[in-house]
Amino acid sequence: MFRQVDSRVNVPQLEESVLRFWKEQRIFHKSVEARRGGPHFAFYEGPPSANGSPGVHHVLARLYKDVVCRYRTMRGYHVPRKGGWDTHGLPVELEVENALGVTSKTQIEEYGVARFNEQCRRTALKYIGEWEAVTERLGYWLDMENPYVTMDDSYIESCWWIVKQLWEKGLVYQGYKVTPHCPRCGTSLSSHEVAQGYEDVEDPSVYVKFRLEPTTLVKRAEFYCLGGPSAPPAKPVFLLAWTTTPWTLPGNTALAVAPDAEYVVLEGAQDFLVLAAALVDVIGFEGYSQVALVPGTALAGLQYEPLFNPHGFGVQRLDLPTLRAEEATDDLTYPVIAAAFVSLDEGTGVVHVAPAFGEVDFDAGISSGLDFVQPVDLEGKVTGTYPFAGRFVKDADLPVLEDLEHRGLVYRSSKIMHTYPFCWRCETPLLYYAKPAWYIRTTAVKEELVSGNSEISWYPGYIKYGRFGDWLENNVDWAFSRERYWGTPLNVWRCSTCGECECVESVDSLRSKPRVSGLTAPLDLHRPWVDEVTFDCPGCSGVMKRVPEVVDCWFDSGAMPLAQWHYPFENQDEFKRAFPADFICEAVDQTRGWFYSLHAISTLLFNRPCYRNVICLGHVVDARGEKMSKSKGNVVSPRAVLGKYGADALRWYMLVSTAGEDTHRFSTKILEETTRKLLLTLWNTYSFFTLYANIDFSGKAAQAREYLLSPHLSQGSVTELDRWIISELNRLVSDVSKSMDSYNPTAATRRIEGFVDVLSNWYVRRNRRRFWKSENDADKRAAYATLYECLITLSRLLSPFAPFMAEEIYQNLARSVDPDSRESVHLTDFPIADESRIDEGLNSDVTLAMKASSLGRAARAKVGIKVRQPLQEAIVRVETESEKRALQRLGEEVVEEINVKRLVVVSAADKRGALEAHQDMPDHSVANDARYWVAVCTRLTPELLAEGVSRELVRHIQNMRRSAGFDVTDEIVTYYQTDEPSLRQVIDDFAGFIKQETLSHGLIDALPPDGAYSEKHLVSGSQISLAIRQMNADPC
RNA sequence: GGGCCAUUAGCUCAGUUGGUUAGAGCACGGUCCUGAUAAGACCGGGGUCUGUGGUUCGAAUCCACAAUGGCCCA
Repeated sequence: MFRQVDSRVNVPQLEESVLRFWKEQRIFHKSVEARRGGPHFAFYEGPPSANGSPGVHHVLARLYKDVVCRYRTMRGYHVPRKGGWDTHGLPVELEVENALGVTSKTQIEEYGVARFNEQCRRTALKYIGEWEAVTERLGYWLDMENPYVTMDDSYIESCWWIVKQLWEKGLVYQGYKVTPHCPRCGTSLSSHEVAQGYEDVEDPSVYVKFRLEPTTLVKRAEFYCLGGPSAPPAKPVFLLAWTTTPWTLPGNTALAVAPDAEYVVLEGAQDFLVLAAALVDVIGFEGYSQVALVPGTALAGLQYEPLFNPHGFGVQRLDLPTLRAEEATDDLTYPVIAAAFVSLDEGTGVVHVAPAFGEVDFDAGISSGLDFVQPVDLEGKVTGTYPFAGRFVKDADLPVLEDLEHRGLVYRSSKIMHTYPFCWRCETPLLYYAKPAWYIRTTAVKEELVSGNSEISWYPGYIKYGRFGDWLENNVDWAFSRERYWGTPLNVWRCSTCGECECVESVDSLRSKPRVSGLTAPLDLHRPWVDEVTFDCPGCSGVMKRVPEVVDCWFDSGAMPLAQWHYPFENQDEFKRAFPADFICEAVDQTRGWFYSLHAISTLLFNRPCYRNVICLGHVVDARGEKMSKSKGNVVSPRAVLGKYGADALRWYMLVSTAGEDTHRFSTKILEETTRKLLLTLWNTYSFFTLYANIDFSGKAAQAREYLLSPHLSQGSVTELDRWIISELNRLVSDVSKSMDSYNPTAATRRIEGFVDVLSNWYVRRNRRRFWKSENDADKRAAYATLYECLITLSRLLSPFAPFMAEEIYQNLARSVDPDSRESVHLTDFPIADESRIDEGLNSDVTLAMKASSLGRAARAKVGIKVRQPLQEAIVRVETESEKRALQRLGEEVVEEINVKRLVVVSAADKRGALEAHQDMPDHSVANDARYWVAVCTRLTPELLAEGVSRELVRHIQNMRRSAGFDVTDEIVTYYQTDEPSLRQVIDDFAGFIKQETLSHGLIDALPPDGAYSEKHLVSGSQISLAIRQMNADPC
């Protein structure tokens, strides 16, 4: 009939065989194809980068993706799941740099970009085998046979097409981006890398004097006191600014003041000094006295003389934001500007601004139209003809200071300890350096980004107008170029003669350019090959060459809705069918990563969002709440966990233990606990069913089909508990569907766990006898049909969450009996609740019976009377009449559960005397909670005691059967010997009961024969020897 | 420095729109039950619901501030 199910199970081994079944029968493929023609549910796989091992933190997102896609499939949707791999970017380059032992761009170019990129290509998918293995073992159904790969030429070509669209709309431009730059490695660092390299160091702390241009002062009434209404001040007036990086001073093009702050003018013997009033005492000024107090707004708009006029040192002065070179002039002045970023916590309240050397400075340069002066090259060396030209910037600090001191422009100079970033690889101090970069003008569609977001459903909802919404509100243009090697090459060609730029949209278009050369066969769109492609400039006689940058790999991944299909060059229908996505899911760090790049590209191209529902998951940390990292050695290997506990255990644990958006603490201890709670309980219920079904239906397949597959047997059952568990089952189905429709697997799995608990610990516990009794009547058939329906429905309900165990149960229980069953549980439909079978009244009635039983057991426990000892009566007091009727109806369950002869139910409305009279009786024990009371009568009559003894004997014999290793169906003969007449009397009186309960044919007062299993016991204070032997062991 | 999230028993977590005595599982001690269950039931110890203010007849829940931790950005 059914395959025998051991109550102990080797889960990993079981799962391996399920995996083989899926693979051999191509169940995943069938599950997708079977729904072709149904409504389309578009899913986008956010591509992981396979250049590192998958960790258990990667498992979380893959699990959620799988659960939602499996659920939708079973709800009739066609859900293709195309895999994808992210292959470009700095992490891959760094891995190769490490392998080659190189650390700078110069070294890479010496090694050769062609060889370097070849290594990158190989490294990008280094761990793909491991990723595929973990993905498969986890049960994440994903098409990994036809994945999109961001380094494929077809993928790159789609990216090109997108850039071209934006280019045509005028949304691509070249500007400057300030990045942390390592002058030794010749490369920018990501913020993550910068964060690794902060150190405390000693740097100069210098107060520098900037001379205000006298004629601008004359026009301001606030400064008349320094000279007169029409005369310039008698002594030079200086703004005092503070810096720890004197080498940046040649790049100074403005001074910033706080408009709301008060500034003082101090008069000394030789000069006037201006600084924030709040900082005068902090710094200390001997020989100076205050002569005026002016608001910051009075300083804004003044002009001052540069410390170093760039034109005097052979350095260009550019205009912001146009970056056009300015004319050389001897009487150059720079402006004082008002700015919000000026702090009065340190310094002088006057901030030196060098747009070439800081993001804040650069932004101020853009917004205030400052000059841009860059006197330092990418190797960190001072350019031009300064006295300190050619030096590394940090080595220029001292000569710069000496130069200024010589000119009387330093008020004070000392040293300070502060935190400064260094390159994590080579410990070179980082420079914040404005570099040319290509931008996408996302700010042009900011309103569309925001309004598009309003159409997206976020799970959890607070991300929508929180982290993501804020990010959109504060949108800045996307600096999407990188001065690197391994990435999608930026498809812009520039004329080396006239500087005209052209964006190329495709390979064909490139091929058709006038006098194109350098195209290789086979084609490789990566550097350096693509760099060699040149063609004639359409505007002049020059040659068009590709610009050196590659594209930010976030652009790659954000392009996947199009590029995974090589749209628009191929697969137009596939693209349209899967756009926009119904569902995506990644961890919360993607709000500014993939979630944004998808949204930005889609909005720029189509002015609409490209995903409708997005689950945003929390991170996985270790059991102590610390981030998993290789250096801490606390990274959990998914393969180890999967091998030891199995995929269902890992899946269930991750789903049930923590809500998706919360930080997941990973603890194998809790994982084990969770496994026991759900999977083992379910397994034992399943094992119980097969045990008895095999006894009853052995060799009777037709009968099994008739009994198990006839819904009317469970529907028409007169047994309250059958109706109840079916009612609970349908309510469960309804609740789980609702949770899954709102993308909440945690709520769904917690709900299932609750059901499995009551199924096992109330339904099966209360109905055991119906399965093992010998009569083959309607009552037994209803019990089988009911439990069978529960298990089959559970297997379908569980299949998105615990797909392996669901498959095992389904294969064994459904496939073996039901000729109409599907080949796999994953090809079935998700259960739909039959609302007509939900009886909420019955549900709460049974809950009440459980409550009464629980209180009854508590009342017994108070006086230490074993449940095995029958008692005369229990009195339950409930609140309402309907509760009273409910308990009267379900009284039999309570009576058996707490082992009393009679149950009396009273309600609050009944004459209270009845209860209180009992309470006053000394032979009652009472337990209560806020709403209910249960009193049990503790008076033990000789009859009750005798019955208790008989049950004690039964229990001993049952335990012996098990110890002796007998089958539950084995018939036996029982022998006993005792000197106690009262025990003999009980055995005589209850012989029928004892024989029936223990399947004993004989109950013999004699020495057992050789080979019988025997034990001595103390029953009711007296010694008794018991022995049992199997009937069929004796060939009589 | 800014933003978001979290903080409830030793541990992991529930706790709907504010409303009886704040719950569950694990762990611990005790008792019991068992013809599916290495399971289960009952009792017990264990809580200033992170803190401080405020709103309210009433706050774990709403508001403000703070602390700690995590994440994202500067």
